Amino acid sequence: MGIKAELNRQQILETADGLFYRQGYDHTSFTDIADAVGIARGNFYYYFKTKDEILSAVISKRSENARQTLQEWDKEFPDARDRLKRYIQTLTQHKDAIEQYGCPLGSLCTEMAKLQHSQQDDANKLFEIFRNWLVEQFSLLGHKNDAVQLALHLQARTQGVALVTNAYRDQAFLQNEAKDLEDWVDQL
Amino acid sequence: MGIKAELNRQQILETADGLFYRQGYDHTSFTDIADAVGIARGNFYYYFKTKDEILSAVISKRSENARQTLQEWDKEFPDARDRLKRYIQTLTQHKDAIEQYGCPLGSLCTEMAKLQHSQQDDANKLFEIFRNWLVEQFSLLGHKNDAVQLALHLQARTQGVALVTNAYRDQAFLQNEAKDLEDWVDQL
DNA sequence: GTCTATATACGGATAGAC
DNA sequence: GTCTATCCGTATATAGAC
Repeated sequence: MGIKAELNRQQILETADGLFYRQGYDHTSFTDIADAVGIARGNFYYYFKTKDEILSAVISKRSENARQTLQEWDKEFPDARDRLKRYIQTLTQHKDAIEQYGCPLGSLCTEMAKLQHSQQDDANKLFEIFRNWLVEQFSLLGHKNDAVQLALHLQARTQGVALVTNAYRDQAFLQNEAKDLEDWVDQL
Repeated sequence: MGIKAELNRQQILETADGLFYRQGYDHTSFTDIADAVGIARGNFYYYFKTKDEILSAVISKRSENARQTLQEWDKEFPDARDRLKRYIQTLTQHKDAIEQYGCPLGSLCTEMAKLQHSQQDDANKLFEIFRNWLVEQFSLLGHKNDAVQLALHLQARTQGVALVTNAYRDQAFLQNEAKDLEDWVDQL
């Protein structure tokens, strides 16, 4: 594959990723993606043979990004408590997008479940990357026995905040809950 | 409208409601509903002229059901604390459905947001029925100043639990969180 | 690598016989 | 009230010229 093809492939992936997030996977057509990228619909199939293939590539890309982000946090914050706080701050960091479109991970998992899509498990594994990392952090803080429970709890809290913020278009609520969660981490 | 028409209309509504919940609104076709009810696709339009009209009727029906349920809880439980616990027990009550399909309200609001659907506000109002009722209960418990905040908090927690339970197919987590929430209500 | 043209299926929606 | 037949738009996907 040439350098130009690789560039276009990446561009298609990024565009598709954004559209899947904002419009949902099922509701996004090839035409939507092609128009946004600026290539012809027909040329599309040179890069991806099926829509599922694009989804697969998008999920892979998101997984890579997730792993890289978590690795960076590991390097940046020596204290597990600070890492957990950084995780929570993702909410405030993306508050505008969350208000409009919810959480990209959570809404994808929800949609895959409804569609009974074959890549439902792949989407959930993306979710698990964060969960496993959270388990690690809680373990480091001495919560050996209930690390999994705490990780799931935090993940559920953030998902709930994202969903409610999106439904009510209420950023103030997001800010309040983010603060509560940071306090909760402090008091662990 | 005759008695037979009214019966069929109700049957279509209930079937559509269930399919919208399990498959999502956008992903459910007239064919799906017609097949499930057992009537011809063409006959469908005798009852509902557009797909949006079915959605509108489904949301209205869900609203009525919600108001009725909350009214029953008000009668059954004189103590606001018991009412809040009953609300939380909805999670365990519907644990099988939540595991498979998530929360019918939350997932509908999420989908309406992605589709930028004209009835997004109507779906959110359904969400608000519960929020306003929760505000009332927290107010009755003496939390005049932070009743809204507490109501949103509880709603977000339940939504987060439903989403995560659905993604991980983990009923044990749902049970744990439901217990934690009941304890939280006790300690208010 | 990129384009146009097109095959094919399915979606919502309508018309009209019965 | 119920059915069949059909219109029309859009979706995925393919073929093949350039």
